[in-house]
Amino acid sequence: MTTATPSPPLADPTSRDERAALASRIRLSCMRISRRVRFESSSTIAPHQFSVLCRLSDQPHTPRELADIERVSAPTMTRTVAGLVEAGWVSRADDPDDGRQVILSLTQGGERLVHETRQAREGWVAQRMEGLTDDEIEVLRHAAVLLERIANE
Amino acid sequence: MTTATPSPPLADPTSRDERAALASRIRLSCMRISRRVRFESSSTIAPHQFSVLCRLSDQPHTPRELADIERVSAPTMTRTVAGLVEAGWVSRADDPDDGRQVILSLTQGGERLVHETRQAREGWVAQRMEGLTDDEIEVLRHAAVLLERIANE
DNA sequence: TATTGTTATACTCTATAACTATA
DNA sequence: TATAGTTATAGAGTATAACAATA
Repeated sequence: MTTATPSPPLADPTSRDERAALASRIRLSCMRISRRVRFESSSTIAPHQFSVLCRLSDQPHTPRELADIERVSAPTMTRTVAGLVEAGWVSRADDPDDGRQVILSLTQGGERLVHETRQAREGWVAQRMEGLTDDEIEVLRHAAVLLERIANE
Repeated sequence: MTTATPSPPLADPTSRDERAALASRIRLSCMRISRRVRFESSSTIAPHQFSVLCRLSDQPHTPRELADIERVSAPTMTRTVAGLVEAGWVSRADDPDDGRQVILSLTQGGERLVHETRQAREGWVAQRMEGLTDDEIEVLRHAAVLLERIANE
């Protein structure tokens, strides 16, 4: 596309290879941070269970909705939800308008668990950011916008 | 620690809360990017299998070493390795010095799979970086160093 | 006796198929 | 007839316990 650009840029324009190398570094860092946060921010709860609790912390959902969101089958979600209810983190309520449906919400204990787990995870990153200078924090502040764009695009 | 600092800084010094909020954004972005890369960079292979292939792409290992590295039990690694051997991605060789041990290496097909999967994953990120300006790339270049520090600390 | 690797067995998460109740 | 949810059943990944071969 830019092949026909008349004046060649003077300051190093990031080449295709350089961008690819940078993409590789960004990906590796993100995956490693993600992995370490999951493994090292304790929380005894299983990943698929916690993921459901996070969805319910936004708003109540039916099992069908959760199954679609989490990309699992309905029977799998039935089982997952049963475990969360038994553990006291999720409560069930009949839908007043549709007798087939069930409405799932977080209990107080469930909300507390989500809050505490999120705090622990943020703490893991925050702790490793403590050694950074204000300039470096500024770099991360700008980078956060870009990472969010990449994550959500 | 810095409570006794005599002259209050004029330009915004990142407060504790601001750093915590930034840590939260960084964590969320990294976990979402990691998740999407795993889900959307196809590769039919299961995560635990691919993880083992990556270890073997660095150097050969015994099942015992792989079990320790991957934090799974020896029988689980026996099963995982059996699947990888059956799929033609890993080959077994007797250790000449210790009759109890087995040395596992990648086959050519295994190396190809690792290479292709890594390329697909990098491509996912690279594609979403295409819209960035050179200035934004520069921000990410600086941020990559910091993310790597956080990931490996 | 300790270590490597495997086999035996059981539990959990996952899926598809079949069933019940409601719309 | 279609949809929400559950139950029945099976396959894959995981673990612990028990075993064989080697150090």
